[in-house]
Amino acid sequence: MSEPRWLDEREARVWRSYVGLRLHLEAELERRLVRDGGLSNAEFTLLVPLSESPDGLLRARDLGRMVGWERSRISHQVARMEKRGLVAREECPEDARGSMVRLTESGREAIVAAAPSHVEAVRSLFFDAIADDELDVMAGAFERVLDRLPCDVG
Amino acid sequence: MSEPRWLDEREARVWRSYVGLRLHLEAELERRLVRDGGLSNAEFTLLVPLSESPDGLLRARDLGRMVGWERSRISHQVARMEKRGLVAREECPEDARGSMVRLTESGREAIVAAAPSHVEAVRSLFFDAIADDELDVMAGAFERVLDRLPCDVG
DNA sequence: GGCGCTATGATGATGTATCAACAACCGGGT
DNA sequence: ACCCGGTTGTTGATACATCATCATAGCGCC
Repeated sequence: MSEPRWLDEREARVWRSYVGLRLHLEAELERRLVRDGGLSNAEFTLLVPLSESPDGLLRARDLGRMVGWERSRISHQVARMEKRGLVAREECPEDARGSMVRLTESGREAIVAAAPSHVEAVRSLFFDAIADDELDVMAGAFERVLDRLPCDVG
Repeated sequence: MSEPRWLDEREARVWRSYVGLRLHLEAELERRLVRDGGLSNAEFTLLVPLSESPDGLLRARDLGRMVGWERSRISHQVARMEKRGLVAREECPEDARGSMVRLTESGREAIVAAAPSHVEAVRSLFFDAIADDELDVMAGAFERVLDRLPCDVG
């Protein structure tokens, strides 16, 4: 491997702040989610598409695609959430390999209770610090990075 | 809790792309780090300040502050890395509570081998997709978010 | 010295993420 | 009917992150 193209000062500044953001913003959002709604970030992530689905019912495969997770991750997380009573697993009628995930009443209550304060946290921690004309710059840049990723899902 | 200030369409676009970035970019960077250098992201994070320190020696407390980690996280991670032979723990001469972390020869070889391809990955996956005039916008925005975080470390 | 208070690390429990291996099933071709 | 490659989901191993708890050590104060 020959000498890499090192980061210059401006790039290093962006990278440092991005890494810090990833570290501290996510940690703080997760803390508030747990504190205000009793849900972890992973639980919240799965409950959102389930709650927006008819009958709160989704096939595990589709749920995985919606949130961009692999099979194993879905399986483990659903197992934990089933133990907590947030979702229930059922057999899939059309495909015997499949597995359906159903939102329980308890799960629906949890997401309804947690969503508002989570949105409020995202707004107050992130968007309240971002100027209007920076929004489109960031969205464009992020999307361009995502599009160039190898095993991209979108 | 009253109705929150929901995200409008532009904000939702930013948030979606940011979450996707965090998910996929970090995963891909980690995969390459493991593949090209045999180091995890957590290991790399600790090895960088150690390798830049005189004698590759740092007190656990200071190492934690440099990377923005809590005591427990440092302790667990150093324990794993000690088992792998990347670092060694020693007693702290000035403060009997303390614990010193020393980079081993094997650890130094690992970081020297891994750093160039990691920088190259960060550049090709992230910075090559970012325009020059977007750098300062992003750094400014990220730093503003970080400064407003409650339990901020910088 | 003795007493609190904080700082520092270690540890175990739990939750989360990834990987490899596995089992069961679908579809198509023969 | 049969095999075969690909899909789907589960499971166990390992690594990582956070929390609560604990033990010890410094530090100031009486």
